[in-house]
Amino acid sequence: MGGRMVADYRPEIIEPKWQKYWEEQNFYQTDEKKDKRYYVLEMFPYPSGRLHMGHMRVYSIGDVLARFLRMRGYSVLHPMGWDAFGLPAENAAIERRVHPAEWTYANIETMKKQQKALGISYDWEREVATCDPDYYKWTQWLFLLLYKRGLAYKKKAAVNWCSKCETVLANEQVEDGKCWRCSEEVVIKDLEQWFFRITDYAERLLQDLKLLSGWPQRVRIMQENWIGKSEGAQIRFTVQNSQKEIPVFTTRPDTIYGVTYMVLAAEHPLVEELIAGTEYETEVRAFVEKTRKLTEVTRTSAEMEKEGVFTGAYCINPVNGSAVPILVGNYVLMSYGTGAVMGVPAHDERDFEFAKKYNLPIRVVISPEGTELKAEDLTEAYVEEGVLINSAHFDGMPSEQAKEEIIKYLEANGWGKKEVTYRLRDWLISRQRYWGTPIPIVYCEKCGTVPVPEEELPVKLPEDIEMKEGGRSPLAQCEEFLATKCPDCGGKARRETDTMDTFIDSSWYFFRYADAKNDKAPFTREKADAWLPVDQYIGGIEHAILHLLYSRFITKVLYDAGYTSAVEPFTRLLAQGMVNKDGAKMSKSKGNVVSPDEIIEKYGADTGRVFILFAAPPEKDLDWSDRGVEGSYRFLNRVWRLVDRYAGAVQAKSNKAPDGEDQELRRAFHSALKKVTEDIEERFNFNTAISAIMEAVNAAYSYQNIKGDNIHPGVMKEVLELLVLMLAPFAPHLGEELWQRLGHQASVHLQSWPEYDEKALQVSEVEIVVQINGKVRGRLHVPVGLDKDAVQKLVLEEGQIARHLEGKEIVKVISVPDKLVNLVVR
RNA sequence: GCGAGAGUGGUGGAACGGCAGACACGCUAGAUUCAGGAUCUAGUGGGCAUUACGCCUGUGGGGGUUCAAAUCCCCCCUCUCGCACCA
Repeated sequence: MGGRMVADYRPEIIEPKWQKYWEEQNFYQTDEKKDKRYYVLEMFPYPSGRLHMGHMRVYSIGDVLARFLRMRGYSVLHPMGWDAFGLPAENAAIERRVHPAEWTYANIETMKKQQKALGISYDWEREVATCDPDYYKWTQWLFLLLYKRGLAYKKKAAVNWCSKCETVLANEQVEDGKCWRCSEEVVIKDLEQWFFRITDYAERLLQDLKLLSGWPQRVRIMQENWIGKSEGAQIRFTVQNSQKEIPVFTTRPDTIYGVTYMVLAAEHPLVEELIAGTEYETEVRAFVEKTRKLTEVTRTSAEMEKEGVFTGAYCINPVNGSAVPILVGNYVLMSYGTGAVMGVPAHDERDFEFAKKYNLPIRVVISPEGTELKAEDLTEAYVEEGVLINSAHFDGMPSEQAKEEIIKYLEANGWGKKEVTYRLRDWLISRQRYWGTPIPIVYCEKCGTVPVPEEELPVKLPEDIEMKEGGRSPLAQCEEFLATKCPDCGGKARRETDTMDTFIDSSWYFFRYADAKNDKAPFTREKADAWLPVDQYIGGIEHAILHLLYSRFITKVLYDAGYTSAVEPFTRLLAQGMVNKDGAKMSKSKGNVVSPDEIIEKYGADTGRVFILFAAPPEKDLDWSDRGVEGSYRFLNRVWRLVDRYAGAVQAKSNKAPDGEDQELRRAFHSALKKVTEDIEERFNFNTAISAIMEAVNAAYSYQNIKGDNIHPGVMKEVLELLVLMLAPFAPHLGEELWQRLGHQASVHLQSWPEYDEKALQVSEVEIVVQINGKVRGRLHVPVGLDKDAVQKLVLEEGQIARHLEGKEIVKVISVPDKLVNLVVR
């Protein structure tokens, strides 16, 4: 460096400096003036304590996008908030004897500080916290909206209970039979609970997945599977010597003539009626007892041995009048279809296994075209399509057609009807917890269940409560909260003590950001329509079903009620990958945790951001590498030194015409700009965008080695400015600092994203690859745009090539202009 | 079992059907330095050569399409994720 005094890159100084500047200027306040608008949203975090690398990754991705789009001339909404209700706050309260609110708000403070230290460009004026009464007032409003629309109801049902969390859980929150939060084995309890009627929206939630072309396919498929639509028929069998009917759901009405038995779920209400007072009573009851004790997991696992027991009763197949035995089986679920299954062993694997075990008859009614299967020859069920046999007047009909025809036949005779069922269940939203949004309902001795009127919202959580381990929800023990007056008659009433599932809080927060300070309404339609739907949503794949499905549902309810014109909440979804270390998830027990704090402290936020974006494409898992971080730090240092060296020199005036090296330098930066622009805009490939900037910087170093101080000031100025502008969304603090050092007053983040100069990209000469029979045998430098024949002539003159052609005959010549010539020889 | 995605150097990862391995890490050598670190320069898939910027080989395995395949098609293997007695 020739004794020059070099100012070092000192992120620990420049980062706080610019963060302070942004804060004081309220720099990232949303500009609502422009017509071009873009809503970038990262999933808001649960305030668990401190940020982890997953947070750092998702915010870095969102921030690059937000900053880039602002430079592209968009008004960008980029808010942040807190999914602040939830069980950990209550656990902390018990363990550390602090109020959940205190714990939560302290965490929010910490994490907010960390986000600011990362230099993320949030509009903090729109910050929301779901535990804030100003927010949950509107969550309660939302509940009332659903209640009014008949979408919130209370019923007694067999529900999932986590005894560790001491609350019920929605189906979506049971993973592999365990609680999604604490992994405790879930048990089934019969309880009176509040539900949201999400099943009313099953078909729309399914159909509108088609609108979500901006979502990863796997997320759409997961939702599709979760909704689990299946089409078929409901068919009613009549119990022999009785008026009682057993409706069954089947997707294979074409196999109706193959029914040889009937199986009921252990919970089926008819079971008791059928056996009462019969010789089968004891045995069946024992079986039912045994089955009901099993958890849902064991019962629904495919390895579970199928068992059943005969009830002594028979029912009549409506199409042929044949009587078939009724059994109770452990593989039939009360929660799906009608809780009863018609047994067609010849054409269903499970039925086949069951029939073999209990020696039930097997009747073949579908055969592959041209053959006739025999029941005694079957070693497994024939589940394919085929042609009907042994099916009265449907014989000979293809099974696909028979599905339709048999449904018509059933309908015509009043035996059944076409039916569609879904796997999706209604959303159980009651939680027996304190730290959540209270359900705004009171129970009046006279009037019964009464919704709290809107003007009385919010129903506030009592602050003065005692958190105890075990036992019932604190709300149920808080007389001050419980006792109230009936809004209708003014008489004595008691409040609902359940709070809402926190997934309700997060199913509408993206609307609130559009109008965060509104105290008259959750948001106005005008403001919502100005921003919603979210253009780009970014978050972890773990929410593929839960949060994303609930949000879609609530958005549709709001749409139906006229509060928004958005049919779907999130136009594009980026499911970012995990951050691992040494091939494993970071965890305290493995001792492989790297925290954002230590990275900021050691290298600065810009380095951390650049590394996390450079190490892998955003949707893929990323393996954290301490060495890699150092590489990113080195890169930013290289940028710093380059700008530092020439920041003064570029201010000089010069009329010198750019020479070849100057032009080459311009070409390197403009082609990097082109690539960076495309990579951010079209593909979110931040890793290759950064590598393109690195290449340009490498080119600048080569230029420096050749030219030293004898640079072209105009060209150097141009490329350094391009460099800083391109880097600014990735490394915003460094961007500001260097932009200022290049002599600019206004912030780099207020600049327009540069346009690349097409002319700078042009080259006069190109390298042409010469292949012989597809193998590279040489290269040739030719003027750009040289025509085929001329290129071919040059190729044949080339010594290296001629050598390979000796004694061979050229059969064919393939030419790709300015790129390649392939000689096919024999 | 079903569905989706992925398999490329020592490592993270690049490659509109057209030079495989950009960029980075690591490593090697050199420069600088008292030394180390930092920095700069050069090299770095494997093999054979080193008279040659020469040859062979190479993107999980096997076939195919094509002048040309990591990329398209078929079969198989492995891994990850999701679903899983859904009638």
